[in-house]
Amino acid sequence: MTKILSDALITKLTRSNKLDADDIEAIRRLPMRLHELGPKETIAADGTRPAECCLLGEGFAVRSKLTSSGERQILSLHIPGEIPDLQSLHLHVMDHDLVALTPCKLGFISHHNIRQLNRRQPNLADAFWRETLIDAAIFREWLVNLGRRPALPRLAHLFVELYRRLEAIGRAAGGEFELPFTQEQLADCLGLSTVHLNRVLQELRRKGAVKPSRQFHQLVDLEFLERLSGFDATYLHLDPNV
Amino acid sequence: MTKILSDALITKLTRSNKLDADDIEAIRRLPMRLHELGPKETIAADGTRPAECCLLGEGFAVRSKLTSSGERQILSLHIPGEIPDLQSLHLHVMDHDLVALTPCKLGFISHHNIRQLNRRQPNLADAFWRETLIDAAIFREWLVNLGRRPALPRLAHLFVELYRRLEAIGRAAGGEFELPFTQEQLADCLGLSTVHLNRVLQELRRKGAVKPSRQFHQLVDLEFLERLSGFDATYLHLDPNV
DNA sequence: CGTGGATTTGAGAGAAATCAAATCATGTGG
DNA sequence: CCACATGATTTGATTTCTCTCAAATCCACG
Repeated sequence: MTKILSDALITKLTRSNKLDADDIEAIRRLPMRLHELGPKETIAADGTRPAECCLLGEGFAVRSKLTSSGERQILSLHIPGEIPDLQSLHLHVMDHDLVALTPCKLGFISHHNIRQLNRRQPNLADAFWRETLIDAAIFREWLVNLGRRPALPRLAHLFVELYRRLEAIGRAAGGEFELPFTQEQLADCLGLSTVHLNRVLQELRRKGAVKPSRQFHQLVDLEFLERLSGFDATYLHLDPNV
Repeated sequence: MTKILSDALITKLTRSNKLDADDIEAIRRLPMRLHELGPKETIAADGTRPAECCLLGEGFAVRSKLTSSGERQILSLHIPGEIPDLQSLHLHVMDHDLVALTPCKLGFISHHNIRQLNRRQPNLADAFWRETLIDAAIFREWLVNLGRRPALPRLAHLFVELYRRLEAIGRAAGGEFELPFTQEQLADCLGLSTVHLNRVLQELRRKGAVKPSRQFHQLVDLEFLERLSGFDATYLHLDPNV
């Protein structure tokens, strides 16, 4: 039942970490509480103290934060195989929201069990640690994106990042990938208004960098977008040696 | 000789982690190569593969990244007791620069020794992991700052954050703290132009939120700045229980 | 003193936000 | 199968914020 979950995790972890058979076996034995959530449902709320982490097996999730004036900033996008609130293992109070974007299959794993696993298999603990560090590396690149790139390359950069990450877990190829976001959500990722995001998106379409395709799928001219945004994939640390 | 370094680390770690006597003793015994660097000198360069981490014992450092068009975004500010490149333990290639901002006393600690320490004292490993997670929590708040706050509250937020962090290690009190940044560097933290930063800073002064004081020291009206920026300190996770 | 970096000022251009309305989908119930 | 409601996208007009460029001033330091 939870095979779909552990498989997603293993796919993700083995892509950017060196794991041995023991580690993988230990993951398979990790107890998980399977749970399904629909779009906009909150997985873990700002200010709460979760006792579990949440493995995303299927679907998309986002982490976001509200300003005191009620505006939303999306902090990160999460794809299958990730544990978006792994930080709650050591940061006990949530400092942001974790929300399902699409219908999600989730596996809740108790902090206790993860801690135990980490003590028994330090190699796996290092892999989890590394995952949280890659998470942070992506935050850094997003800081550059928000701070120093104009709207057009900013959006281009986001598209390329998402493509490369999905590609790494075998969910994107040939410049095509799933993009189940409304324009409002994209705007919230990029610190832009919806109206402006819409115009920028149109400009990418006009330039042929983004082609119309079936709903919530994006077909993009990767090379063009990479050039436009100055994309350098180092920060994704997809290679265990990087 | 390296006492100043380990002391700084212990002050910082014990502020937001629960360490026992063993852990502290182990830190004191950690071999460090003492090194001093001047302003603008690079500690660890983008694209390189460091074999050591760098403990900041005295001074200020920043992490930053250049866009393809040559603009700089500062990603984080670092104060004594922090290990700004701790991520290099598991992310082998630097995806940004680490640079001294003021004259710095640094302690270089080999990855090998840290790994060994982590295996022997899992409690300490967790503390280090937690430090990198707090680092990431600050990135998240900066994303909100860059994406959703106008220039005035954005600068206000930065001032409050820096104050609160310095206060936590006993280096700020009474609304006064060390601020050894040029306006250009502040602008690079906030994704603003120098000219605009200057005008915004003047506005804070006009409002009485920032008072003129001796060079590179800032005297601020904390309550005013917190209200202006909607500051909520949760994300700093200064309390080990948070 | 003079020099170079940092800060400040002014003027003008450009990017993005806001406001308001129209259009387009999509899904529902009659 | 159509009328309608709802949410998403698009368009237009205008305002606001921030950047750029260029020059002036300030200041620390040799």
